[in-house]
Amino acid sequence: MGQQVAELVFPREAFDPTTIFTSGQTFRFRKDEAGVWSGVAHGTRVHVRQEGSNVVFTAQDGSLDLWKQYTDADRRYGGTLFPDADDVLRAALDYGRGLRVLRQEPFETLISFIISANNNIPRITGIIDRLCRTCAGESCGADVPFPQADDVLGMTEADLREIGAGYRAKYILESARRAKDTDFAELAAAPYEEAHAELTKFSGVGPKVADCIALFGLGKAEAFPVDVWVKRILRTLYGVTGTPRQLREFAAQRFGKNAGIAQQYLFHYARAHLEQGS
DNA sequence: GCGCAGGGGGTCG
DNA sequence: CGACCCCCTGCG
Repeated sequence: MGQQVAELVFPREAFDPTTIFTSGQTFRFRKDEAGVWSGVAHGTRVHVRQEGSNVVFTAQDGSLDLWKQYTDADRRYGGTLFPDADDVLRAALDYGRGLRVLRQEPFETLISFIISANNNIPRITGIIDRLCRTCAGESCGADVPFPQADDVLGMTEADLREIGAGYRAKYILESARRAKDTDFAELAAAPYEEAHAELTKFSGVGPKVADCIALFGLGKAEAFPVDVWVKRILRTLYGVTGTPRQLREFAAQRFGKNAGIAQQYLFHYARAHLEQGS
């Protein structure tokens, strides 16, 4: 890390910050008055701005390879990713143009998605924000990193309830403890099924959250989180129902090795197009 | 305007 | 299968 600014340039249709940062895969990015998105990843300030027909991703520090991995820069999204997409997926891909799946830090993903369970995005965002600020100490500016496991373990269950985590406080502490004995790089290198099984051993991590961590934190593009919106879209637009496990199998058959990326587009599409009750 | 159900990218016991 | 922290929303 040599105090060197890393910059990645995307055509606008390949990187839509609003869609990416409000899709619920990360809860750490904000837009300022000028329309510039910023946040902290890998302990480094990053921001995303439009520049003509391009979108420029800038990180204050870190290698180009790191940020290419973070932004999934080497993957070609769009039609080529799902050559035999059906009409529903095609519509979702078109609607969500510019959506990408970020490869985030495993520990941040773990804690964030434990917090996400049975929760809503505004509250999730608030809890995570307060968690970061509390761990960073009282005197904290804008560039607050996501805490390390030891920082989280410096808090008590009461502290975590104080910042609004509710009954998840205990899960967060137990999982932070377990994270210290986990080699996430090894998990990322393991086959999906194995990684998924290992992730569900964390407190507060069931099958759905494990898939979110696998997809967003371990780079497992085949991980297909089954949540209420995905259930909804599979039922109303594909006529498919069943247990989450059956729905995951359907997704693997239908969408293939990148089912998780399809999930993000379908999720985004469903939230905009499907009624709450449908 | 206020109060109060209802529900939220599920998981645990 | 029911309870669960708590914030936000929608209705009466």
